Amino acid sequence: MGGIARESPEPYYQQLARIIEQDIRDGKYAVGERIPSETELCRLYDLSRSTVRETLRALEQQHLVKMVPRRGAYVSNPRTESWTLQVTQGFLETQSRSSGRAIVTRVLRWGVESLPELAANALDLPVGSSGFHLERIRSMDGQPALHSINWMPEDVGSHLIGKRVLEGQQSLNEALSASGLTVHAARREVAAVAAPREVAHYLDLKEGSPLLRIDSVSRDASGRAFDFYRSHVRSDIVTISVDAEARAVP
Amino acid sequence: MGGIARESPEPYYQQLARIIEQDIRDGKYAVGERIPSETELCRLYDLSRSTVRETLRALEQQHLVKMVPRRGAYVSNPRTESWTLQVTQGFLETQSRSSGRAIVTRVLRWGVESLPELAANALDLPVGSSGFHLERIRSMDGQPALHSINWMPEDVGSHLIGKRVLEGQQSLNEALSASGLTVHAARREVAAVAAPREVAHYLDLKEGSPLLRIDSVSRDASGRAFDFYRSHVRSDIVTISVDAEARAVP
DNA sequence: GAGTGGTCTAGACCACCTC
DNA sequence: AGGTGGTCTAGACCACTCT
Repeated sequence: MGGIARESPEPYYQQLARIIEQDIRDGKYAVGERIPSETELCRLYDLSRSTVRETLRALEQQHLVKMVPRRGAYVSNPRTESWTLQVTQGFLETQSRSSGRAIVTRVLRWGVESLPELAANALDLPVGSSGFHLERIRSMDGQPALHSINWMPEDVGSHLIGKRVLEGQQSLNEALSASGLTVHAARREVAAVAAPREVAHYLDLKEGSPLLRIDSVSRDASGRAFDFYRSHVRSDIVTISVDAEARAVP
Repeated sequence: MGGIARESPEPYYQQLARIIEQDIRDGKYAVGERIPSETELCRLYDLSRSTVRETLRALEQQHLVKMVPRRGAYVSNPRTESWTLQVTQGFLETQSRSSGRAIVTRVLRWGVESLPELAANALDLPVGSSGFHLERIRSMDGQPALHSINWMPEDVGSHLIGKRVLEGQQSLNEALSASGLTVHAARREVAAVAAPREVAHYLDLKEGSPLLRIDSVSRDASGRAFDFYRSHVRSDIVTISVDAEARAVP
């Protein structure tokens, strides 16, 4: 049984979260079953209760377990592993840190070329304008889960050249934020479609399989559309969720 | 200066959260300004650091402050940090007013019966509990576009009896609001699925056609889940969009 | 009554940031 | 160098749940 690596730089509570996450995936704890109590985990891994609670907080935030007051922490449905549609962030930014699954981004193509009509319209540019495109595939645990093409006005795209995002090592959102472009408003449309041939090929699917298609336009504070993408997602691999919350107004 | 009421049953960390929240509202700390450090708050209110951190966690979860590693907690800027998701109003209810299209709701079934496991789990009720269900089809311009089943705790459903919603003449959201139940938080999961037979039948589709499946849990201010639904949508007929906007708050 | 999580204390060491 | 939050320990008391 893997214990806590005391000499590792990784915080204990994260190590424990990984361990429990793996146990859940391995079916050591069934869905709906209670995982060991906080005190039990303290004993098992020789950790203090604060640390264990930090772990449980993290697991709950990932929707992997659900804490029930005075009864324990229960395993949620593991398929509910989700990429949250973070509204303030990009739609599909990697949640690689929180979920223990390996997420790999592969860049297929990027560069400047004439924008397809769909993209030009979304970006409020004249049809026929040229722009920057970035085509990527994201895989989870080696399975291709998502294909996307972003289109940007040429000047926006030029900020990306030389950045790690073009090697799949950085999120587009991070790269654009570094250039001062933050999302102020966004509109996303979601549809279920039969997989188009080329996308089916990339996602390792039969043509015609159901896919989630997400079209997104992001605007900055001045209202300028600076990023449009069309993304096809295998929702059998990735759960797409939208969390909404009313908030207290200061 | 209001301190911590030691004899109050209200947890200290909540009391402190209220105090800081009030200070922010009163403008004691400006937007973007740093609030006192954790150790400073410990001194000011004579609390231990764990308690103060619990407070800050709560405030961050309400998006009132933003914690920056090793720099402090900053009052959130409502312009950039707070977003209104139109999804709070119900994914599927806004369309009627905006588009001039004729929307007809047909109620197939409603009543009290044992909840399916999926619904019981979503509503945080024991498996096997009974609950209220409401199955509906919505058509646009005569074309069936959406099939949904809502499940609610029995006491919530009982508020609906005699209401026009059960004749398809009122939105569920309206009916529940009238009973004082408003959506405070919601989580929705979106997937593309092949149409199940029964749904395909209702939506006038071939079995296996791509459909959008939306699962939704709504919670009130106390965090209680009061409505769960699973909905299948013909996204070729209905556009499903998520709009996010920075709130313009002076 | 035993077990659980909720809350709380009073310390500690560290990496990192700002000065 | 001093301050900050990140992490961690080793306890404690309580209200509630389960049996």
